[in-house]
Amino acid sequence: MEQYNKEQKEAINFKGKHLLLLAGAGTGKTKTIVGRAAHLIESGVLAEKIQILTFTKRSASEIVERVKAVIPEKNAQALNGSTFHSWCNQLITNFPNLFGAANFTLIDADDQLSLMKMACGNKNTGYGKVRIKPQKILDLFSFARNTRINLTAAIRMQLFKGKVDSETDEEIEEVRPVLELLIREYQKLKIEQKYLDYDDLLLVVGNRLNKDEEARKILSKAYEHILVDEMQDTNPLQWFLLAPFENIAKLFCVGDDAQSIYSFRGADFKNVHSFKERVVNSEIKKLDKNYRSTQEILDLSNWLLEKSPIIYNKKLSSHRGAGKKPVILNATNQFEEANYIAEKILKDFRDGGKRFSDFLILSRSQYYTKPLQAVFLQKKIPYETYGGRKFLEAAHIKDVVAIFRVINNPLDQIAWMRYLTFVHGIGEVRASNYLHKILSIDPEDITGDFLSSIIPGPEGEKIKSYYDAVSSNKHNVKQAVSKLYEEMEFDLALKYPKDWIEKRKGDFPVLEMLAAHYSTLGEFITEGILDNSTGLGGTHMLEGSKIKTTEKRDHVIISTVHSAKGLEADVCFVLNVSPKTYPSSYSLGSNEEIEEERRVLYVALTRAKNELIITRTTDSLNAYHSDTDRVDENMDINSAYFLEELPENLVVQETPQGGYRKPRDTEKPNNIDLDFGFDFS
DNA sequence: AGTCGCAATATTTTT
DNA sequence: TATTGCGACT
Repeated sequence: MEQYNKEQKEAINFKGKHLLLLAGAGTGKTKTIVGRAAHLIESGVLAEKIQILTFTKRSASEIVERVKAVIPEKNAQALNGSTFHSWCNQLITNFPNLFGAANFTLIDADDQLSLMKMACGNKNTGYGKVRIKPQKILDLFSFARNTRINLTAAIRMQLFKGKVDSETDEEIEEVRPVLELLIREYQKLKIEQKYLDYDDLLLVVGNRLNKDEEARKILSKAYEHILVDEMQDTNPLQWFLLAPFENIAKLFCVGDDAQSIYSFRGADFKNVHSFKERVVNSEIKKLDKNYRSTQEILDLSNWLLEKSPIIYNKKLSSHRGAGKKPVILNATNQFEEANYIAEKILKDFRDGGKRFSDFLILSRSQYYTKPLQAVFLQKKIPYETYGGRKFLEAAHIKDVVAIFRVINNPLDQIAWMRYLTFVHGIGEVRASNYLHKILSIDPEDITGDFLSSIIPGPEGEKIKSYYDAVSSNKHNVKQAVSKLYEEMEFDLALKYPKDWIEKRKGDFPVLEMLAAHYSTLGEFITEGILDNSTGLGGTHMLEGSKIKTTEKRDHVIISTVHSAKGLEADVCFVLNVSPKTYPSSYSLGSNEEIEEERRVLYVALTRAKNELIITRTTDSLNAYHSDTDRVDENMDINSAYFLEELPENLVVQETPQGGYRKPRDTEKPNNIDLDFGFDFS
């Protein structure tokens, strides 16, 4: 049975309408949400009328599992926990007549980019006039929709650093019409091919609920309580979605302004401060006893926050008392850093009685963990990465899924192109010719035979065999995967000669396993895109959703800070806390950006329970960075470095001893004239 | 003309 | 690691 303190109990038993619970790091935030859900169910609320909204599927399922562990499982069976996006997707599917988008195909970031490239490539959109990359246009458009601002304002924010002057206004007016055309084209392509992107999920539901009384009535019967985790990272679009529920359900929101790290997605932690004005009939409560970390770790975290110009009014004090001082490891390069970490883990594992799962390694970026992963592989330390490429985003998986997609939605041109060009001998040009023919007939008449009739030779036969493998097993998704894989295996191996056996082949049994949990092709495709799990490093598992782990192998977790929300570990390494990384040199535009970087570091530091080891390198891959992106040339990067004025008594400094050192050349190129020993005289 | 294979290159953060 | 560009091959 879980034990709760007084503040936690008050929140759990809250009797008013809406509540915002401000809960600092390690104060039992998740535990309290679990307690709240369990309390509601025990006091008679039907589990299916409670919706838990979280940031990742992982935390959603963790909460649901924990609730089930606390109360009799049958009462909690129908409890639903999901991300905002996945929830909207469920609503769209479950209420097809309400939202009118039930049979659309959800597209991922790659597909969005392909589509935007198509939009830019299409004639008379005037793309040539703006030298803005398609990805940048997508980011801008998404930012605008997530913050609910207009195009002009979004251009000002994203392309002109928010500057307000007549010169900027003129420049904005120059690009705005072109961007408008391109975005309209992008939207048109989406509708034509029945696609929804991530933002559409929220908008389709939000728009309908906000303007349709009838829709609100229907949903008011479905939900009584909405529990929102990580409230500080919700953006205006998510608020827009929640607003209609203010009158039809009770909101229980939990967050911490000091942990807001998603402003690039439109989140604004100040929303947390204005909660009471915004939501009528609401109250605010606080949790501030930290149960996670020792005081030394909190002292450092508190210090970091106090150095901020923003007042967070937060000083965590440890319920557990004193422990070890945080360590700063000064390594010269990334390999030394990686080796130090590997050796420490192995030593603690052998002599200290620790398990691998007692370690958590946090990085500002995915990219930076590559050398570490190499060292772990070499030293045979089992690990998993959080925050990498999604399983279903891997190229070889997308190849296979493309056939599912066209059968599920024959208008899906991106999938058709991938499908057709997968076959050896068919390139982009021939594929788009075939596609033209395919789209010109009634979707009902598309069959394997039709495909082989328009595509001559063995290529056509191959295309047909793939098509038939899936279409003849439409109602047995698992069977469809295994039949299709049988047909494709040879060509897949051919396409990925370098890493087929070692890396890719093993993904297909996993895909099959995953498929077994879905009864329709559409569900299979969509859920896969919504599920943010990685397939790197061995134990494949799609957490959160349907697939349970095959076997829970003890492993170290390597995560980006952004994906580490809610995680904690006995020993925590924070990688490369060097200038140009904390804050990131990409974020030197404004004070707001720098302060967000500070919060990123704060989130990282507060994950540690007993040991916090901060590493930094004097010479890392990130240490040299082109100055071209820098906005303010005069800004001295070191002046912004968060650990610059770190009081000595808060940490212990260390350097790796007798450790591995990668053979090194001189630090910088010397402009040596190459000498081939040839006399040209 | 269309497709393939090699080499170079550049990587914040996520649903 | 995935994408892009270029030269070569059918």
